[in-house]
Amino acid sequence: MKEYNPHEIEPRWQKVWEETQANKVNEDASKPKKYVLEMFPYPSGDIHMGHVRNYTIGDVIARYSKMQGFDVLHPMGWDAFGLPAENAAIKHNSHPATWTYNNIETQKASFKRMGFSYDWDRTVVACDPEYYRWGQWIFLQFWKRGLVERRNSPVNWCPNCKTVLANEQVTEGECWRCHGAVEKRDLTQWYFKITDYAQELLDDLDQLEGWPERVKQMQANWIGRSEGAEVDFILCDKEGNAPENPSEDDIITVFTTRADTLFGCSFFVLAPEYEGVADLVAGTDFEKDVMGLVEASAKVSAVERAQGDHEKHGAFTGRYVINPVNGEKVPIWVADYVVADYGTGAVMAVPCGDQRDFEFARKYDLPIIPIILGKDDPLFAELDGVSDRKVVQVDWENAYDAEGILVQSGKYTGLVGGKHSEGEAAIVADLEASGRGRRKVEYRLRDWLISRQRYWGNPIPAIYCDHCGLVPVPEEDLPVMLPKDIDLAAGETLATHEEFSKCTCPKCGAPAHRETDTMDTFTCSSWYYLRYTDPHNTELPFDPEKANRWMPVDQYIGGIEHAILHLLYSRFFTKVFRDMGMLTYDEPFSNLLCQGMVKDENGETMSKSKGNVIAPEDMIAEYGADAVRAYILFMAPPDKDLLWDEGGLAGIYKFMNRVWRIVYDLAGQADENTLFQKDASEKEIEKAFKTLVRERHRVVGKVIEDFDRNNFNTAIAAIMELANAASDYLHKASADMRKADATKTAFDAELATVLVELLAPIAPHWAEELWTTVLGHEGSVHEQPWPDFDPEKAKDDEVELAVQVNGKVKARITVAADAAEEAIREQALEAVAGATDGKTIAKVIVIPGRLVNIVAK
RNA sequence: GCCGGAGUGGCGGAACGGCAGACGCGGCGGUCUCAAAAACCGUUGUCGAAAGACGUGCGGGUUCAAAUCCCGCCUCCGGCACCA
Repeated sequence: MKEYNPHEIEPRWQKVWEETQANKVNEDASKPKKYVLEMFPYPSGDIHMGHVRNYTIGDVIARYSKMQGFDVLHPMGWDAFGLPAENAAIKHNSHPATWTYNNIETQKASFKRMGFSYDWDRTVVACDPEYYRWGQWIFLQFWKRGLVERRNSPVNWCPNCKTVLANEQVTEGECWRCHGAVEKRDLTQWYFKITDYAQELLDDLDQLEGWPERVKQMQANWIGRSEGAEVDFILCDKEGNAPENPSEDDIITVFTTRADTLFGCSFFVLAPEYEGVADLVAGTDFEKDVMGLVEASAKVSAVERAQGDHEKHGAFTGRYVINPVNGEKVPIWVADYVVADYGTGAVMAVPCGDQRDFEFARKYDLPIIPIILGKDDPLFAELDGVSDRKVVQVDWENAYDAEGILVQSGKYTGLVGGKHSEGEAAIVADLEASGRGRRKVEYRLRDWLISRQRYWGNPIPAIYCDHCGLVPVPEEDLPVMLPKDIDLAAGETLATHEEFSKCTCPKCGAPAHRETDTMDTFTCSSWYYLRYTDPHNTELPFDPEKANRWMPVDQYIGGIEHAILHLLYSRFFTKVFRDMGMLTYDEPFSNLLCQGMVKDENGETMSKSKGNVIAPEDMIAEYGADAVRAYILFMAPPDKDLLWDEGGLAGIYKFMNRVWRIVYDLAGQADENTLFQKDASEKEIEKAFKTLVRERHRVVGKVIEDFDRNNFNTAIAAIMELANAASDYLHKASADMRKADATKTAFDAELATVLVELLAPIAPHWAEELWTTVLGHEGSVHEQPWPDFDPEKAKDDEVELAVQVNGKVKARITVAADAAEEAIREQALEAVAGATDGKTIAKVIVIPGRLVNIVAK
């Protein structure tokens, strides 16, 4: 017998697979397709255990699917544009491309050492002009469809990364990449109008049955749909008089979900960034205070805003608006607790029903008028049914924001108030009738800011011409090539790179200059899965026919950190391609698996600074790739965090060795006494054999069930049970004894085959070696059909049942598998006669194959 | 604050409402060995000598039967957050 030596067999088989193009995609239309995809990596150095986990899961699914008879697409590529490459280039005085391509080679070599079954002919590298030209093409199509906008607005600016960021890339006021504090700036930038798809992106979450609930929830929260109404307030002049014939300029509109509380509006608030604040107070006594507040709040960083204690600051403008429901004059304040870019940036304040307004009213001593009360409120008896204003101040601790009864609310008094209440509906209906309000749905989702002031990205294909204005680069001129000669260390940028920025206007031919911003790297990752379906196309980003055959991705695997970012953007791109007629699907990823993190033995995240990183290469060097793969699948369900435990890895390595010896023994090639220990009695041998045959069928069924639900840990546990049954049998029955019995000889061969096939997706090199060298089969194990099983043979002819008395197990009985209920009942009653002595049997519940419960009193 | 998810032996984790703890790690005892490693066998929830009792975060409930379903809490993890 040859010892199991992963270091010898793994490189050997990797070479063979490469030579035989074992992982090439077949494009065999006679088979059902399966697209298995793992999120492509960013090439920052070598791979870590998180990658190993992510890609092992994908590889097992891909290999298993292939054996199940699917035509499998399982590609890999690199998300290769981005800031780390640029930073590394500046640090080492080299070029981002050098760093990027070196890392790609390193990672690719590691992937091959892990035995991942990618078709390398389909590799997509995002910084390759053959790829990014299509990113530019897509940009132009979006532009044609009105989905591209260049506009000025307050944006997130990361001073550290020296670029703007999308909303999705700011977490608690920090940059997603460098974790530095983000600032607000007013800049003109490029946007993709993802908000045009807000409703559909929300609605179609329902289609995604194969997605984790938490990811769908996160996206729904991010989109943040809110139903309410816009209400128009009329602005009084500086003397406080309402205009007789108000024009559009005299209207300030608010968005509210609580129009039912309009009668409790005791002040009105504008965000400091609200356009026109300066005009409101220009030349008045209030100008100084108000503009001071505006300046002060502009200085507050996004981090402070996000993490601060939310102390509210405000200033009165000296101006008033008219409340449309009761004609009341309401003072206008400017306050930093109003979000400028949500709704209209102006809100009606109802301190009795909104905690923020309440706190503000307390601080600045503004009226808190009770207009909605719970029935158990002490004030309710006094105000129930009172429609005119009677009480104008309360001494509550907090606002009342639950459902209640409207009081002091004119004709609406007595109606139920609250979100989506009858009171709200009645008031909005009247506002609509009088033209002072309208139904409105707001979203938290903002348009996607896609321009970046960085070099290492995909150039935005746009030209500025003094005569023609903003002009798209004609499609035939694509790609706009990123210039190679750039001295980043010396501070050169695309904007200062004259050769790049200078051009002629495609419309009029006059001298013009290019846009020098590049696109967010997330634009690259929003469609790479489509390029894989047709990676060498030179006419289009992909052939719709090919994409429609392979799409949607049947199983997508990646980290939870993309729950919003990449997964939302990709859904958006897919919907646009569908509307362009290039895709027939609404959603790109049918099933999503978010793998848990790999942590150290204390549950801490692995990081270089903590010095607790386990390098995949070290583990491969010690135990081989197959053991690492099996270990990572076995130690935890895929969506849970995995705590690294080398003892567990050693255990799996032991298991691989054990099955290795079992297969040798079953193949009749074991050394003397490898497993065999003693001739057991014929009865014992027959029993062990019967059990083993049963296990062979049961376990194959169980592994299929588990693989189909991505329960790799229990699938491996089941294979271990089969190995245990085989081991028990082989200890008892000698090779000679088995050879003398044709049934047993045949079963030995069958079992060896099944064991190797079951483990093939998990330990591909191990399986291939045993398949060819030991079992002597032709071809690759990975080309074999998945083993079959007979559920009938998985059943025992006798079963043990637990016998309970009042739910407590008191005895066990063995009955024939097909025993009649009446017979089981009798046997059970007899078995627990002692425990039921002197009691009345009230009921006997027989659950065939499981237990008997006797209710005795 | 709002929205998700999770709490099971010493540890990782199993359990269509039906024998809690599969499988593995670790521990203990043994076989082999001069010895050790490897390999193999047995054992291992807690208390108890045993019979037995108790056990799935806490408190209730439904059920013949609850880790699982319902109600009310606690703790931890994740997301969002001054979004009107």
